[in-house]
Amino acid sequence: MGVPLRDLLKDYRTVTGWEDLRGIAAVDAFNTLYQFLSIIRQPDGTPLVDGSGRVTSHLSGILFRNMNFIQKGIRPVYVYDGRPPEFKEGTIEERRVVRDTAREQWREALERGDIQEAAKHARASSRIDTGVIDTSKRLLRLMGIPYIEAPSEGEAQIAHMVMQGSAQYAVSQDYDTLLFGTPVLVRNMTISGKRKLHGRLITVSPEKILADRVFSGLSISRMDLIRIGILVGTDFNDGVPGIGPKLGLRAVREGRFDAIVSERMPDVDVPDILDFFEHPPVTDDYSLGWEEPDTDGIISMLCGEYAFSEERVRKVLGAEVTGTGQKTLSSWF
DNA sequence: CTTTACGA
DNA sequence: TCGTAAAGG
Repeated sequence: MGVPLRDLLKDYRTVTGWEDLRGIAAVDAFNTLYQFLSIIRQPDGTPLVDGSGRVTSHLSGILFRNMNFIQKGIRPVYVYDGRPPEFKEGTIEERRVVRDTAREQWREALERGDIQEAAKHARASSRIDTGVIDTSKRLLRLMGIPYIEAPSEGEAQIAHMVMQGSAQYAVSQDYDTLLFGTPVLVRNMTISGKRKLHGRLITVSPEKILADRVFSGLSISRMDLIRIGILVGTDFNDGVPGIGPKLGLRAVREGRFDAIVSERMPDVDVPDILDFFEHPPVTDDYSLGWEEPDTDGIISMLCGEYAFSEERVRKVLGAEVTGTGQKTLSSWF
């Protein structure tokens, strides 16, 4: 989900080449995992699974994407969500119901033989459980890629790391990191550059959003963007019906935020949410280090436990080690 | 999503 | 070589 500010920010996206993305990337782990789990599926919605039925879609995504990142000189650090704030409980429960419903609709569509409908519901039924979290961390560790646990929202921690200069940019498909204060957000960090949209195959490239350009272009402050987010809806509150990005921007510019909040959002703890976006729980208690991928360990895990093809795994790992030096991980040190 | 296979 | 379809687990 994420805060629906796409229409407001669409003029501030700039296509970026991979060369500009060299450096440390603070990646929203949950956002990435959800993407992999929902998209890496067969036409009828069945995810990749091993012989025991354990889902492996996320492992495939992590392996191939990160080997590509490494090759391009990108050093990713994955940031996992910690404990969500109290006021997120409603959203969490809402999403659980949506997932469970989708799972049932997936089954029903399959019985009808409606493949397209089945795939749609399958995607919506995706859930990041502890198995997904644990196996993703294990694979990242074997790949020599660091990950950290955020005290609360991963997106807040990512924004903090970019603000501190510990990372060059935030990676997420959602815009929430901008509310949390990241100076730079990069979306569409995808290698293949292709995506199905309305049945058509379109080209997608990494796009960069610079917070300062957004603020100066719209003549608003970061706090104003947070206020607009609250009016249109965030992970922590429902938006006001009838107020989208356009009206939200106008309302905040005209100083009507407080009035709308008191009139239309009587049950929302707006001061706490504002404060959470402005001063979220974050930590500086981490250290980042990248190491050479443990080829044997990765093969042992993916091929030995999760039925990956050893030929494919060796190939993607070998391409990295075989380089002439410039593209290898060791060239970072 | 990313890789791989395959026909133009 | 390129573009599209299918596979991967």
